[in-house]
Amino acid sequence: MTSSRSPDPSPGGTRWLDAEEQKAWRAYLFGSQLLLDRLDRELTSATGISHAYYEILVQLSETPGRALRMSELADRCLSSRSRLSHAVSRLEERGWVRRQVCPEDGRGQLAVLTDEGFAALEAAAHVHVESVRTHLFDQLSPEQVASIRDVGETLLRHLDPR
Amino acid sequence: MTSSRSPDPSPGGTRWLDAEEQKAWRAYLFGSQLLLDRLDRELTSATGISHAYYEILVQLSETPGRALRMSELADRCLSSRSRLSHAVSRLEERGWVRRQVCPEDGRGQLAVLTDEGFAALEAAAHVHVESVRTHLFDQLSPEQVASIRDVGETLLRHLDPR
DNA sequence: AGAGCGTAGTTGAAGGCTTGACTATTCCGC
DNA sequence: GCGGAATAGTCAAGCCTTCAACTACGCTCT
Repeated sequence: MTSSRSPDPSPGGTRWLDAEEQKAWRAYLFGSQLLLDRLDRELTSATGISHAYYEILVQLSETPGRALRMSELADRCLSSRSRLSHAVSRLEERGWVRRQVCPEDGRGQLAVLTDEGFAALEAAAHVHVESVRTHLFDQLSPEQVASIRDVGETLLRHLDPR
Repeated sequence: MTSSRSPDPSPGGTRWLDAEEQKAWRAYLFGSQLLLDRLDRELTSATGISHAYYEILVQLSETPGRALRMSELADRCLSSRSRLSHAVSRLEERGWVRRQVCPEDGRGQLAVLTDEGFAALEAAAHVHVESVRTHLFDQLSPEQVASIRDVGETLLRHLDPR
């Protein structure tokens, strides 16, 4: 019910979506859900690493020293502190990440990527990148690629103005 | 690690993303995650209905008779059968949906939207549509709206060719 | 009619995520 | 330095999702 009623003229009333807006919204919503779902499934079934965990490993691997404060890591992964804390515990059990007290701030913890973690990431990256190419870039024209970037950046500025 | 190495020339090797592709992919990924997250939070905190439940109610409300077979409903909501079955049970507890044996096929069940369910949906729709407008349509130009529809439909054709 | 197979849907256990409370540490103004 | 506010991170309870049985029904071939 992003509804089929006519636009509400009264100020303060809900600004309903017209038929074209609804089609755009539905296509965007279902398209991205389906894509994200598919990528997550392919990665998980091939490597045992969910996309959320993959993202954590990626962020660590791209940082000099392969270490980040827990909250910095949470921010970069669009994750809550609590969720990240749980996830790092599980990655620790697998031997891919190690916790370490932060030298500069005794309150803080560093999550450090281990060599095993880096190796696991490297293996997973092949699978994941291939999926992204198959299901996204192979489907889109250069103009479409430019526009998803443009829209993505627009939404980021609005929703996550660092 | 959608990585910074150079494109792999060997056939059969992973077709890595170049820098531009990575930026597009990251922007798309983070932008849609942030948007979907935000919409879900606003809807849930204002109405107690998660976006997943909202989708179920919408699909039922848009069907003549406000009733659908469980598997048809699952497909339309991009949900697994099991997940939908659990969700419908919870919606039943709230009195918003009712199960009914399917007349034509004794194996089947119909999920039927109750009047209370329809009323709850109507209330939630105001909140949700306002969020979608604020965080999506108010941010995008008409060209950008056209392109999210175009990309969405392209991905749908590839990932969900009914 | 009945055996066998496929389809529809449910269930329960296991594990992940969210919320909110809690501990520990640091920062800041006096 | 010292007391209070702020920050970092963890933990427990409850809900949601997934996976793998499992039940029930219908269809077809004999």
